[in-house]
Amino acid sequence: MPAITLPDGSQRSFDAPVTGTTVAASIGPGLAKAALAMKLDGRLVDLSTEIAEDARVVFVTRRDEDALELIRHDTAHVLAEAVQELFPGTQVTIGPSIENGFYYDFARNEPFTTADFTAIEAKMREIVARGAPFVRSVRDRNDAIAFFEAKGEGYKAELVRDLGEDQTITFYSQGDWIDLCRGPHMRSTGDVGTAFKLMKVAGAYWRGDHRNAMLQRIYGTAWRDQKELDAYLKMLEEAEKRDHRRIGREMGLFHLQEEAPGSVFWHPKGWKIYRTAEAYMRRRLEAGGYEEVKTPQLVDRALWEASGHWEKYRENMFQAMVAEEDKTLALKPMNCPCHVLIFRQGLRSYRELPLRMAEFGACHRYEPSGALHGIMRVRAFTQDDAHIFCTEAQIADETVRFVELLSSVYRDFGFESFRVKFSDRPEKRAGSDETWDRAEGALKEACAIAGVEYELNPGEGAFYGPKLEFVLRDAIGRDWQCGTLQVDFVLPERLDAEYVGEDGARHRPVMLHRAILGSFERFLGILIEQYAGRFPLWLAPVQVAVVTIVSDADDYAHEVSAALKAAGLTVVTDTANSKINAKIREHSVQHVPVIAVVGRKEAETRTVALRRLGVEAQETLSLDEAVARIAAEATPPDMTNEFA
RNA sequence: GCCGGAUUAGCACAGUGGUAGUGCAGCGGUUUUGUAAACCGAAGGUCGCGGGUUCAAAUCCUGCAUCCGGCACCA
Repeated sequence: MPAITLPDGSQRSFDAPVTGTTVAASIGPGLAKAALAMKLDGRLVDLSTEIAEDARVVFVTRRDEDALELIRHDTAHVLAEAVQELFPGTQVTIGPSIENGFYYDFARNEPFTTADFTAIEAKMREIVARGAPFVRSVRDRNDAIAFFEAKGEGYKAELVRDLGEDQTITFYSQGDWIDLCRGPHMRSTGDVGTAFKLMKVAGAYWRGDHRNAMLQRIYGTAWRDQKELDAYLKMLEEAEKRDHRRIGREMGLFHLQEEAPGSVFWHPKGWKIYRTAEAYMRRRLEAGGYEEVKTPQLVDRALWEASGHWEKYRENMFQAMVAEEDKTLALKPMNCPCHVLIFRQGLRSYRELPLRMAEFGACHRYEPSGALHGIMRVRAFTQDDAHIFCTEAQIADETVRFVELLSSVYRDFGFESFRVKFSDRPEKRAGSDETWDRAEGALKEACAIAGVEYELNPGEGAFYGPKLEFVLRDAIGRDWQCGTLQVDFVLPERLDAEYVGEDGARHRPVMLHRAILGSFERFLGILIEQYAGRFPLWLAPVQVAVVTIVSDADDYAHEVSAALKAAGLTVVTDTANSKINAKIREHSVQHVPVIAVVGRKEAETRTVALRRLGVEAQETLSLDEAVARIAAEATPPDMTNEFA
């Protein structure tokens, strides 16, 4: 008979199989009231689950993080019931819990709008107030299908049909409403509480396949209590203020417009940040043993046919016809084929490997209109691209070197941590299975040596090889691939790259495609959100604002600005006819990291009063000292030792 | 690309069939000011673009474009 081990190590024995509810009650009335579900040998299950064997049991209460998933999943059910009560004829499909909330996909001819939310939320609260218990039941497969078909729930019937023969088909009811569901659930809809909110409606393809019907997805957020919900909503509000599109406009960094969808118009300040980042990367690459090249934008179709892009990637390529010459050129979507062409000039020796060829390569890709997003996903962008031509034996070493360089670069830009995904062979691919086996094996081995921990991303590799993706997160919580490392045995073959080995024979090099920032556009977008526009001094587009208090100080202010500029700093001089308060505010709003205030006093004593962004305190220094100090602080992180 | 929403002055927004408005910014003037918004004034619009309905359209219908949120896509 079951002996139940509790988290504190104590054991309780029962004469017969018991439910979690009974066990909780045997421990105490407080727990009986608080327990929402339990973890049975580590698996989250209903409280009503019968325990027949010895087991470890951990009760989940509202105080546990685990409760969030239960609450979110249950709220999705409550949403579905509410929608079906309010909008008869709507079919239900699936409704999982997700990060920060849940969604439910419905099939209905008329669109839902956010205007419906008030009524739906009110109905949801009503259902929660009813507190109907969640009751689990098991059904026979054919019964379940017949049940859903009779109700006109075709999607649910399809879900049941696709369940494996060996799977138990479980239903959960809440009052009169019943749904196919794996569970687990809490005790009743009353456990959902009131800390939820519907957030948005969106289209979503049935089973995530664009060939299927489009359903209507309602997203919501749900938390353990109102305080958590409020904090989450507040966080979203704050995140909105960091949005790179908003900051880009407010700080005058760049703009986008209809005439060039998906292409960035960089303004002077934005371009300054770009150039600072580019100069930094150029130094890092040079120090890392890379050689920089520049290759053409417009390249003949013949090259893309040879590389495989024409077959696998044409729909994403911009083509340019030349009528007179009867030729088709295409704007390069990637730099790799051009780099192979440079590699192929002359006979290469094994002594040149690994050969690291870098380019700030401007690429054009026709991205689907719905994919465009600010400067994070564009049609014209510049990669900090490089291709490493090496031997198979050098892959591991080069991967380790690359990961070290990437980590160091990310750290310098303020990213202490990042996620790594390993994407293996996609369906649409070039190269034999044996080639892929070797490429994936080599990359995995290199990861092990470099100590890179990754999550598997099956089927998401490039058509020519597996890849590592280095992922950064934006302010709103969206993930973006920035860095990448891709192993490629295919392209050197297709474009016939070779080198002369130690043995005097010709060999095929391996190509590693790699980028650290990914594209300047995307990376700078993330950087803007990371710093919310308040860049560290070395990256700030305007580093110092010299502002006057009275016009008598104008001459001296120009002198101060000249001294700062001579030290390599980017400076604005504000001698406008407005009050010091207004000037401080204006430059603070523009996130200028240092404001140098000069009035009569400073002009007379040849000093400046420095005020740091967001700090009220000021510090008065002699002009020389102020210039030296700010210049030192503005030194890029990779150059600090030279001046130490 | 798909579903839904949006598009009015440089920016943020109001305006549901009858003379296009507010705030901020910009411009002109007054004020010479000590650390996050001084005061006054005059300007500023093809209401995204095209077609339609109507005596009359920012407003209703329709096509297109772009943007926003998801989905799909992201070599």
